[in-house]
Amino acid sequence: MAIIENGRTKYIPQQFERKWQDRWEEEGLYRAQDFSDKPKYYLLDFFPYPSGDGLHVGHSKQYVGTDVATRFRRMRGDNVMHPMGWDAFGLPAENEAILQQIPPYENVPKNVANFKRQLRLQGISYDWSREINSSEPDYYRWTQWLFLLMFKRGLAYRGIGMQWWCPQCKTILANEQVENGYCWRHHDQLVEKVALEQWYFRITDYAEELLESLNHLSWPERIILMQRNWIGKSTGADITFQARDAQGVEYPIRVFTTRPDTIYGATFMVLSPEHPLVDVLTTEEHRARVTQYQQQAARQSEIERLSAEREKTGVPTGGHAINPFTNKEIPVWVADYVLMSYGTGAIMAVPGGDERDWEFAKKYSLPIVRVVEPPSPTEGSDDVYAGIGVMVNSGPYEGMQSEDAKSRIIAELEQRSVGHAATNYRMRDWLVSRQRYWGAPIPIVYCESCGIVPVPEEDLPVLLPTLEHFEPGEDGRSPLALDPDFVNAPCPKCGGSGRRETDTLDTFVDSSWYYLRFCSPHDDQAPFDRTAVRYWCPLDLYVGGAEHAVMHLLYFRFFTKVLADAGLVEFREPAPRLLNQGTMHAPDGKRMSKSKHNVITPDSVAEQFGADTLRGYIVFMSPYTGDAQWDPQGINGIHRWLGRVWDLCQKPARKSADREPQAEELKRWVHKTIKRVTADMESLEFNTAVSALMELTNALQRLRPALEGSEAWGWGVRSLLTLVAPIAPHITEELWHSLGHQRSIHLESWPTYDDALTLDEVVTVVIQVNGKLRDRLEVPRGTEMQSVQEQALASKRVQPYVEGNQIVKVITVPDKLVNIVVR
RNA sequence: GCCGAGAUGGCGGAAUGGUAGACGCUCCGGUCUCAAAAACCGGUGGCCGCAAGGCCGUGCGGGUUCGAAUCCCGCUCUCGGUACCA
Repeated sequence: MAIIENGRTKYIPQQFERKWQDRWEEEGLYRAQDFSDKPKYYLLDFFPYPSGDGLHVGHSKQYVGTDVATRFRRMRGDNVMHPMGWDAFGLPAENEAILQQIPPYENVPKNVANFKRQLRLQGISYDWSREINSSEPDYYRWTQWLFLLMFKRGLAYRGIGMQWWCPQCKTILANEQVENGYCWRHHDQLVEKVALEQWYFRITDYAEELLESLNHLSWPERIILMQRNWIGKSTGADITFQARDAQGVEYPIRVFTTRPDTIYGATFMVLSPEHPLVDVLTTEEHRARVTQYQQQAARQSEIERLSAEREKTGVPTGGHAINPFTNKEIPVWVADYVLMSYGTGAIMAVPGGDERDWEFAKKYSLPIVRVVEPPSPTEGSDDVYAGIGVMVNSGPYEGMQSEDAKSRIIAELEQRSVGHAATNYRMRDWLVSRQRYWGAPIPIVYCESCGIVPVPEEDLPVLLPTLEHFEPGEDGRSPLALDPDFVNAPCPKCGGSGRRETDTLDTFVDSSWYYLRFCSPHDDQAPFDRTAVRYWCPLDLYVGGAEHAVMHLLYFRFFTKVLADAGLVEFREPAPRLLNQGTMHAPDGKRMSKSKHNVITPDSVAEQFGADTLRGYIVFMSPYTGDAQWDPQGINGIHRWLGRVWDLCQKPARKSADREPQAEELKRWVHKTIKRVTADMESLEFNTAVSALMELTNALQRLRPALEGSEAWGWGVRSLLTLVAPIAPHITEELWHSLGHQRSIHLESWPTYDDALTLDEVVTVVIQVNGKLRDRLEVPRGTEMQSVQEQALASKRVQPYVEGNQIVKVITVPDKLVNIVVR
C-alpha cells in the first residue's frame, strides 16, 4: 500500500480489488439459499451467448446495473438469487467454431471461461454454484425431455410447408427470425422459400392467452405493443363463396374478413398464387397466363415484396363465384398481394372499402361499389373509404350504422350456413427444427413400421456426437445425417431398424426454460425441482435488451403456460416485471463491435481505473433504461469521486467532539441521502443515486474541518460507505476493514432514515411578482405564510415591482413560494 | 404509410405544476511544484452592463394557469418497431 504522509494512503484500486473478489467467492457471500424466512428475490439477466469476442462495456451496462440492484436487495434483507449461465448452443457458436477451425465443444468452454473471468473482474456477484450451460448433456437432456412433453401433449408436430431458408445459416428459420425478408443474423441475406417437412410447436393454441395476459405485465409499453402486434389478433367472419369451374362443378372458397359489413361491395375475389383452388378454377383460355404468374410469384416474391410502394399485379382465372348477398357473379383473380400464409389465402375484394382492393380494381378496371358512407362526405364518390359509417347499396341493411350491420350480417351468415364469426391471428406455429449440428438433437426415431416414435425418457439424453466434420451441407440436411452411428437406431417400440431424427432444436427452446433450471441446477431426476421452483419463481425482475422483444420473450411465456397446464409449475407468467437496459454506444456513436474496431473492454478500463470506477461510471453516465455513449473523458469524474471517498476515510488528524451546528447539518445530509438513494435503488435509477452520493461526499468534505474525528463524523462516513457499497463494492470493503470492521460490508444492513430528519430546518421561500422571480427569503421551516408574505412585500427587491400597482391577489405555498399578482 | 418513444447549456444528464440546468464532463482562473501531471479551491446557458442588476432561455407555433421543461391542441425533426395480415 502506497503510504503518502502521516499514515494516509492513496487510492490504488488495483492493489486490492482482486483480493476481495477472491475472498467473497471463497466465503460464498453471494450463494442463494434455497428457502429462508427472508423475502425471496429472483433477479435474472437474459441468457447470454458466450461469444468469442468477449464482453465489452456495453454488456457491462446491463450486468453492472443488475448487480447493483442485487447487492442493494441483499443489504435490504432479501434472500437474493442472481445466477448466470450460458446459452451456448446455436448458430453463433457453431459459425464461430467453423471460422476458427475449432469444434464448438472445444471452443465454447474456452469462451465461457473468458466470459466468467471478465464478469468476475467487474465484481459482479453471481451465485456461480448455480452456473448452467445449455450445450451440456445434463442440461439438454431436459430440453429433450421438454420436447417430449410437448409431443405428448400434442403440441409438437411435424408439418410440411413453405419455409424460410437462409443460405448463409444453411438452415430453416422461424417466422420470428425473418426480418423484412432478411435473415435476423445476416442483415444483407434475403431468405428463400423452400418446401420441407419440419417440427413445430403449437404456440398458436396459446395465442389468445399470450395476448390477453400482456395486460397484466409490468413490462415496457413498447415491448407489450410489439408482442401484441406480433400476435396480431383480428376479429371478423369466415364466409364461404361458391365458385364454379368450367364444367359447372361447384367449389367453396372460404375467406376471412374483418369487415363482413362490406359484403355487398365484394365485386371480385382474389386467391393467393399458392391457393389450391387456382388450378381448379382457371379456365383453359387463362391457364397459360395464370401458370406463368404463379411461377413468377414463387420465384421473385420475396425480393419483389421488399420494394416499398410496389404496384399490385394479378391475372384473372376466368372462373367466377357468387356473392351470397348480392347473388351476382363476380370474377376470381389471382394476385400476390394475397398471402397464402394468412387467413385462408383468399379474400373477398371490396374496392369501395379497402385501399388495396381499390388500387387493384382501378388498375384492372374492376367494378367499385361504395357500401359505407363516411360521416361527412368529403372526397369524390369513387374514392375508397375504409372507416365506419352508414350503410348504402346494401339491400336490407341500407341506412344502418356499419357496426350494427356487421353483427347482423354475421348472424345472417350463420343462419344461412354460409359463414360464421371468426378470429384470426397473425402469429404462426413455432418452427423448431434446425438443419445444423450444434444444438440439442430432437429425441425422435422414425421406424418403418411404427412411424414417428419418441425416445423414452429413460434413454435421454440423445447425445450429440462429437463430430469432426460438423459444417452444414448444401442439401438442407443436418451434418448429423452423415453419421451412421448416430442415425441408425433401433425403434424404441418394436426394436426394428429405425432412423434418428437428425435435425436439432432451435436455441430458443433451450432458453425457454433456463430460468427454471437455476432453481435446482444439478437435479438429475427432473428438469427442475418443483419445490424449489415454487419458492423462487416467478422472476421478480428480468432484465435484458429490447432486441428479444418478440422471439425469446414470447417463447418463454409460451413454455411457462404449457408447463402450468401440465401441472409442473403453479404460475402462468414467468416474468411479471421486465426491464430493458439501454444500449451503450462506442465513443464514435456507433454500435460497439469488433469489426468496427471501436470496442472498449471492461478489462482495459478496470486495469486503468479499477472495477469500481468502471461500475460507477457505467451507472452514472445515463439512466439505466436509456441509451449511452462511452465518453473516455467522463470516467475521470467517478474516479475523482471515489478518490475523495477514500480520503474521507483516512485516519483523522485529530479527535474532536461534535460541534454544532455542523453535526446537525451532517445528520440531516445523511438522512436525506439515505432517503434519496433508497428510492433510486428501488426504481433502478442509479444515475441519480450516484449524484446524491456525490453530494453527500461533497458535504462531508466541506464539514470535515469542523467535525473530523467526532462521533457524528464517524457515523457519517460509515453511512456513506454502506450506501456506496452496491455501486463500488471493492473500495467500500477495503475502507470498511481499514476502519476496523472484521465482517464484510456487504453483510451490513441497508441504513434507514427518519423522515423528519430528511428536511432542512431552514427553507428558501421564493418570492415572485406576476410569476417572475424577484427575491428569496430564508425562513425557519413551518413559518406562518402570513408573516412570510409581509416580509416579501417589505423586500427592497420586490417593492419596485409592486409600487404604483394594485395587488390583485397573493398566492402562497407553505415553505415554498409567495407569488404577488399585481395589475 | 401505420404504431411507439423522444427533443433541456459545448457534452452526459437533473427537475413530471412552484428557484430550470442538480450531479458530473469539458474549458478558464488560482493553490501546490524548479516545472509538469495528479490533486485541491473558484468560475462556467445566452445577451446587455464597470457594477448593482436587467432581459431572454427547455425543438417550433398557439392555449390553459397566479405560475408550464412539466398539462392541452397543432407542427417540425430524430430514433425505434412494423410493413400488402384482408
